[in-house]
Amino acid sequence: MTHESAAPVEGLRERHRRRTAADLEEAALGLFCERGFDAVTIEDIAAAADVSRRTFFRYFASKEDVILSDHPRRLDELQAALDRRPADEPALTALRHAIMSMADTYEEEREHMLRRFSLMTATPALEARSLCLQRNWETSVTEMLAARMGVDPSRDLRPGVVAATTMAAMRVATANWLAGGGRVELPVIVATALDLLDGGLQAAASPPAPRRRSAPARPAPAARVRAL
Amino acid sequence: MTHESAAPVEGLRERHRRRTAADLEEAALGLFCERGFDAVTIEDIAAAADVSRRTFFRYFASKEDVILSDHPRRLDELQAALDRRPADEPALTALRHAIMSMADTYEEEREHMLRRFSLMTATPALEARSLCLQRNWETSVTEMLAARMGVDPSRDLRPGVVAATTMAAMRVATANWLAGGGRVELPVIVATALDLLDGGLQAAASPPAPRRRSAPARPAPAARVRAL
DNA sequence: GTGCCGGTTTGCACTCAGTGCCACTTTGGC
DNA sequence: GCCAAAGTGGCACTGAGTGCAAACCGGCAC
Repeated sequence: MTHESAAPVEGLRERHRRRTAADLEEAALGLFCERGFDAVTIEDIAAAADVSRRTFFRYFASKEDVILSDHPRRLDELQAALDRRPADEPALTALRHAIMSMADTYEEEREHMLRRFSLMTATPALEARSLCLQRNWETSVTEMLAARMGVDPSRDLRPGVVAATTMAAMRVATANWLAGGGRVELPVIVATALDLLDGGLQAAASPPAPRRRSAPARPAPAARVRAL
Repeated sequence: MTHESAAPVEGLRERHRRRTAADLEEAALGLFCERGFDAVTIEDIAAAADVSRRTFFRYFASKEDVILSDHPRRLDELQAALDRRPADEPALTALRHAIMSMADTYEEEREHMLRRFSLMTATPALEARSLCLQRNWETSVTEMLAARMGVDPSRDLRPGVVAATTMAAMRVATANWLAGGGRVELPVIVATALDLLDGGLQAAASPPAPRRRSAPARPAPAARVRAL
């Protein structure tokens, strides 16, 4: 094919813009990991990307946003994944598939994601902003679920609860992924967490031991992060 | 009784300190509600409480903290409520009771809480900080649940998932409470949300209509916020 | 009452995030 | 080549948050 569909020419201007954004992002991530988020000023980042302080703010609204700039894009992907599911599929199943495809994406970018997550858990400001963005996802997901279920999300608690708890499970799973250094595949952890949720909390929390698939007393060392 | 137990004399100094903190909090809440969080400077708050800007920071670490200063105390109360439950009670039941007693507390402070929540939802900075503090609760609750269940929370996903999803349900419930202007009692909404969660999401999300207690086509107008 | 100790307040100066404004340069279309 | 639009850089400004040192005051011993 001789031409792209949505990018007629992709002029020098646009290319330069992307380049600068990528430079800033890379410079910031490097400096943050090296010295810690709070010990890096925007001046430092701008200098490392050969750009002025003022220009930094033309690309990112805040220091936090350099790390979290992909959130809107990821929400779009999540929505797209949800929209791709057949309309007659149960809402929860569709959501589960969408979440799992997001987990797959994270696993593919493994190293990058692990670096970012570890930065976030170490930096209250980043964590706060990230949680806020995740809550925005929740709102969108709630509306999509409500549409699928044919109910009004402001009257019916169900879409909101399903969205919020599912994403909470995803959050716990990624935290566990990070804590284990990414040695267990994220999709496996996420699937486990979602299973716990779907089975009802009662079943998950009450007995001293769940069903550890008729496990021996000492679980296999390679799978020590998994619960089921 | 002639004397208090933990406050031997409660000197003038201590009283003055409490007074100043309360003044700052009240002044801040008033100004925020009047003009919006972002349009109020710390200078303004300090002036309204007859105190210097510098002194404000001796009482609160940030502008957000004036509104969220009670979070640590509430976590203590939650922990205390959880500790009061019998040790042999299932972890989920104990957590549910603790959460419900927190919901009761919120309902008692109704007006104050509704003002605060509406401020938070209107102010990204406040929402972000609040979510971050709630995530801290999650960590504590996770550890308490893990202790009750006799498992290691870093190896077993269950305590984390139970804690995170339960608190997510609480969050959705309070948002719904606020959206309804507090006309439905918070404990009722929270109980509904927790029921949804305990019953398993599958049961909650799949059928076009749940069990609307063999409801008529048009639900009763007085209870329109409730789902079950 | 006097005087001292230690906690409290305050003003000052400083760093840094974030924003508005304007002049200057570069790019892409003609 | 020329022009409009987009991008960049410098400057100045507000406001959050912190360190420091001087002034202040409640509690206590004498």
